[in-house]
Amino acid sequence: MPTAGKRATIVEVARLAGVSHQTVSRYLRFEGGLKPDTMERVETAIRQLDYRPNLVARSMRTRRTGRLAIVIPAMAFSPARMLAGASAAAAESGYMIEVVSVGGIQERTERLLELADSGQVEGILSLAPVLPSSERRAAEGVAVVVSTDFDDSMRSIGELADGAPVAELMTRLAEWGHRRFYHVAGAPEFASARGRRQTYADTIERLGLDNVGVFDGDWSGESGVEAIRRLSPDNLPTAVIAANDVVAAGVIRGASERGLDVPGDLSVTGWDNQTIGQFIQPSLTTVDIDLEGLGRRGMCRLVAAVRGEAAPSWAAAMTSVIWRESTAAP
Amino acid sequence: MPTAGKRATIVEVARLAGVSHQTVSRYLRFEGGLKPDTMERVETAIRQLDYRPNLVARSMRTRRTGRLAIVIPAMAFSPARMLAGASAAAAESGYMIEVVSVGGIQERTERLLELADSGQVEGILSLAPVLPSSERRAAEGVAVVVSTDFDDSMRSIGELADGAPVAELMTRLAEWGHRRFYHVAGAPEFASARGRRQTYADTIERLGLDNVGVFDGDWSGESGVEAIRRLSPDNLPTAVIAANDVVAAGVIRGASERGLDVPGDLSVTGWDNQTIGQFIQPSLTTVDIDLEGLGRRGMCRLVAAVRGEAAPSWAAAMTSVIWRESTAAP
DNA sequence: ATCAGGGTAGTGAACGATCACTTTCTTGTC
DNA sequence: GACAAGAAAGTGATCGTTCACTACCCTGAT
Repeated sequence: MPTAGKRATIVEVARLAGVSHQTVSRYLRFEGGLKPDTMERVETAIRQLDYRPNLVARSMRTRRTGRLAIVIPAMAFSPARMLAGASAAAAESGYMIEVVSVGGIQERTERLLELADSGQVEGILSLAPVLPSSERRAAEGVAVVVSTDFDDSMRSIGELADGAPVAELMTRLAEWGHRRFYHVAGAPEFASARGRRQTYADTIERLGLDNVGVFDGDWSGESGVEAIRRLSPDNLPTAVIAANDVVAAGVIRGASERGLDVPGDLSVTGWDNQTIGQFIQPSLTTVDIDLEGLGRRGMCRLVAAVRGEAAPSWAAAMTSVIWRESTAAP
Repeated sequence: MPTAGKRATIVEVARLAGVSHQTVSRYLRFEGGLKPDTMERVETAIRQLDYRPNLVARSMRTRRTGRLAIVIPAMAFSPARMLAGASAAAAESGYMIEVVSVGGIQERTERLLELADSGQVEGILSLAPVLPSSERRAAEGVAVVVSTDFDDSMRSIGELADGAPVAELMTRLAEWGHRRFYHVAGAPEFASARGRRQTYADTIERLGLDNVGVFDGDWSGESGVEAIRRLSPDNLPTAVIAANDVVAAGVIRGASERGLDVPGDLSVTGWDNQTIGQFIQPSLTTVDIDLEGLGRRGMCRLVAAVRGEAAPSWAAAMTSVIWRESTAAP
């Protein structure tokens, strides 16, 4: 039985099977062209010694590590689910994942470059914005895919930056009779926040609605409360598009501070479809994002890049609006 | 200047510096005992060639990979923040982190064993429960630390399993005059859920309170709603200890379905201090957990285990109760 | 001048796999 | 039976480090 202390090597397997180490290597890499008889002998030897290839040695020779890295932002909540998707996709493609979580964009970019240089990974998927300078390195053999945002040179557009659901929300609300809109934006360094803000402005224009204003928020609940406090009483909106669910909750709280009923006086929409939003009162109209799917997409893009294949394309939408109690006709 | 195509090796550095490769190796490993003159020559050569040690080759020889793995549950929300803490701690100790995210406990355990066997990592930190059978492998050279839960043989007690704040919540509520308590528990495979439940029962006993019942929930908001629906009208509690914030939100919704006011008729407490809980109405009394700190602790335990040092111990509490609007005197 | 002994540096062999060749075995055809 | 050609298996080098020795160099005491 397997000696617990030390792993068997390919040579020992070969000796036991009465073949050369190269034959075992061939067997391991499914090269085919082995006689059934030999194959079986190797197989038994492997099982008998509980042999597993030493991946370090293998990757030393092949110069491929079979490992990718994911860079996630330190605080946002989305990454957990995106990570899950990305991680699963990587595993399916036979890669291991390394996760690096870093706070500031500056630090993050540095860490990313360091990682790219280390030769430890074949590709890097960043779920958080990085400085455009990092692209320089992409040529040097390590693929880099930045997923959540588009980098400032507009090379690739991240799916999260898609503000389209804002238009969907506003269109429906306008159909219900809403005319006076207000937007509480997220932190502007996020392309997703910029995208939503842009779509908001475009939709106001396109549908000929009244823009009560855009509040420069920072994704926080406080910014939602504050946004409502700031409103002058003679210029109140009937609908608020909040940057995310937490902000929306802040908006609702701010509204009740001022004696405004949601959705009676004010319709409020969030973004992210946080679990809890379904249970609070009023339950939150929100935009559901397929975060696992996004993570998976990003990872598939990366794997394709690493393997030099064409980037896959998807048709399916990754977002859908969920209508709940926080929105109604004005 | 560095040829972008290929990394320089230690031998090339040695040639350029006019020394042997071994001398360069010594320099790299801070062995000391080099003449200042030699040292400088090596240094310049390294800089000139933009040399970096090939970590794969190194770990092949040393048989140490400098890498740890973290296993996280597929869905829970806590891991993101715990991961951040753990990841930072690992980086500080000079380790890289591999993340594996798996759903079921069965699959997770399998994946963990596979990982332990692969020789790719020196240690594994699991932030999710695994089957006790995985312990078998710990002896084989790969350290395994399970953090969120304690394993069923009670070897190590995870910090999240600490139900003490339940006692704190109940004691205060009792001081305010609450007598009739109700508990909506989390999924029983989590030691944290079992811990809270146990502490609930103990505290009922200790303070001589009325236990209206314990509802077998599953961490979901629905289970909170359902828990309240199930209550018979002539046996209503005045305080509900919910397993987490989402459950608490469900409980509040269920209460309002039955015309019960929170906190007027019913005090409700959550757990996790989700950001949004501060803004919903009523804002949620909850237990704040230092998840980053927990992740960090787990990782430090793992690093200590890998290095064969004694496990570090901490004194500081990792949880604190935050009192908000959802609780009041009955 | 010799020798001991510490401080420096060099040499060649691992580590465990794959790669590029070479060799041996089969098979089919004339 | 001889031969060619393809299939199957073997041989030795190689990837870039570190490890375990060995060799050299200097200094100071005998």
